Amino acid sequence: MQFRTSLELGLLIRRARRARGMTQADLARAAGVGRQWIVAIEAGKPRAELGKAFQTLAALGLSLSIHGEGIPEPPSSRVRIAVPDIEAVVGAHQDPES
Amino acid sequence: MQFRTSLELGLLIRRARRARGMTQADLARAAGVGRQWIVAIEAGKPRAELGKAFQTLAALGLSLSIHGEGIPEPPSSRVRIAVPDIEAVVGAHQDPES
DNA sequence: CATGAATGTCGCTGATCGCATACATTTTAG
DNA sequence: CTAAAATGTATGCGATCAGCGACATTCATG
Repeated sequence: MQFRTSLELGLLIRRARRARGMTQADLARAAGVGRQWIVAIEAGKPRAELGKAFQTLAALGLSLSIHGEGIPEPPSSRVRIAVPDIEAVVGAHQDPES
Repeated sequence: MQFRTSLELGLLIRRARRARGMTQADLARAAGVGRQWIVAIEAGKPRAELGKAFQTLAALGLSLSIHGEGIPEPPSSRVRIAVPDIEAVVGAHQDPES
């Protein structure tokens, strides 16, 4: 699921927390932050600390991925495909006299 | 590409920035932050503001995605598949007398 | 309805932020 | 090698953070 703002991130964290039956206090303890901080991040606070956000995602077992120009692609989309040598194929089917 | 720490995020931002031939000052201007902040985030500063990180990713045209328990999956992996009614199939092939 | 849990808000505090500017160091070109 | 550009670092500043404890409010559940 894609997202681009702290507000969206907050909603996703809340969803994941509830899906695990955790309370804000539970998550706060698991992530090593104050309960108040969880309240803030779930509300989409944009000036929250980046590091604590990572801790929180880790505590929820969530993983982030990023993609775009200049970002390495995952191996699965880099599978090598045998590319036929067009000239050779054409040559093999050509009239020997042409 | 997956990542879980601010350090990794910093390296990815630097890579993307360079892939675009931008200088730290360029990116800072584009993202609406101070150049000093770019220096810090690229170095992996964990206490940086979340919101500015989003601005920076946006300025680079990068997109984030998250996944795990409780996070909605993209439509492509939610394709509906017709599930046969096993009982009906079995019934249709049963000996009428059984 | 009543009670306890979960959640949101407030004020306080020391600590840190991010910006600006200036300077030091490293990298890139010619 | 040298000069310029890019990058990293230091200081000073006002602004904000995050945690804490205490409440206020909302949600569950019997």
